[in-house]
Amino acid sequence: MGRWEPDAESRFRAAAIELFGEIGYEQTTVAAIAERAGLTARTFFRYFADKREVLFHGSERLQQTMVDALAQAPAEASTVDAIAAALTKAGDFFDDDRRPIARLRSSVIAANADLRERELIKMATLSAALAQALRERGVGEPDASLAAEAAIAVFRVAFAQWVGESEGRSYGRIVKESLARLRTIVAC
Amino acid sequence: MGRWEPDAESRFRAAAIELFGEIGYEQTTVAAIAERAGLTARTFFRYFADKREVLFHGSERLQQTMVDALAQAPAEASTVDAIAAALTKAGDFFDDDRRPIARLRSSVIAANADLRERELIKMATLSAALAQALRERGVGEPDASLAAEAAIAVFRVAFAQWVGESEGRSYGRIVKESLARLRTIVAC
DNA sequence: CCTATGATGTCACTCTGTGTCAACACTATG
DNA sequence: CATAGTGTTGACACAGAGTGACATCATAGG
Repeated sequence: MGRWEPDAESRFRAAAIELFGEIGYEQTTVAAIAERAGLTARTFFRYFADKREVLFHGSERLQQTMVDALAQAPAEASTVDAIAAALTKAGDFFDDDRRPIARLRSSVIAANADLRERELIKMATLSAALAQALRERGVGEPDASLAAEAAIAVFRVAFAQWVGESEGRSYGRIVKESLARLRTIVAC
Repeated sequence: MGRWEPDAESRFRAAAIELFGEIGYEQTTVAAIAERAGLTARTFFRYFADKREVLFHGSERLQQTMVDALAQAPAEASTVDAIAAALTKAGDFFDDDRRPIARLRSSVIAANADLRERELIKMATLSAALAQALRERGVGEPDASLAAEAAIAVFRVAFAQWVGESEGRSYGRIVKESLARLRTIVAC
């Protein structure tokens, strides 16, 4: 069903990340993003609820992917193993060739308070979804919420390291190592 | 140094919480808040960085109070005891006669995504400050960050319960009980 | 009484975000 | 090939958030 120039949404995203990198998030107007994308500001707001959201495109899909991986883990798998499956599956979103864009995106978010707020609520939403998925596996409270929070903590740490390392370990490897560290820390 | 009608800031806060309760956060304009406070919208933005901030007045003082309590805990006190001191000291902000206003404020925040975002970043900032205070007590990483996150978790749970109970336990009592629960959960 | 100072008001302005309707491209159907 | 239908986009008007610049006013202190 593609009409006109296709991929309006991805053109918006590309134009936005370019401009944010060039002149900063606050200095970039939605009109400027739209102009670079060959569209209008009104159309921008048909694709994104607000200006911040253009930087958080994959979050719903990432969440759904991790929830699915958690649900499809073997019934006899422990809570930690199910969490590990979800964290590993998230690696589908973090190919090594996307690392430069991820790094740029991270630096833009780090530089702006509004964007940090938005990222926090995305993480909180993801945590709540994972906790719900754990409860549906029969994990009780507060274990489910605690495990979900721990999963988010590992995710943040691993993602930050993956973004920070220029040509280092893959996301999958970092997640494995971070999980192992958490296990030794938590082990009584 | 009081001139004009005093307490402009607290009048803004009172007018805002009233209007938010009456017609909702989004339907309330800054101009309406200012009118009820007997001032102008321009002056509102001299007291508050943005419209959301009017609901988060005490956060810096709360944070400073908790950090101070943490720093002043006996040097021989354990990490958990220092955290407990900070959480207990926070009770100075939660007198039982402020409970109705706290409840109204909480319901306003819960009903609006932008306000939930702002609350999340306030909690994250508080967590970072507590972790820093713990490191200054000689607690290493990742213990300091983990303990700070646990403290925030207890704070949120305790505050939510205190707000929810009409004429129930005091904040101090709830914090004590929540901490005891966390201890039994974490105990190996 | 007079003046320095700080708090407030006024005005003009940019930008975000929304509602509404017209114009348009494409698809399907006859 | 014509035409109706569907969904996308543009154009316009608009309300509200937030800011900068400057005027105005109340008061403290001499």
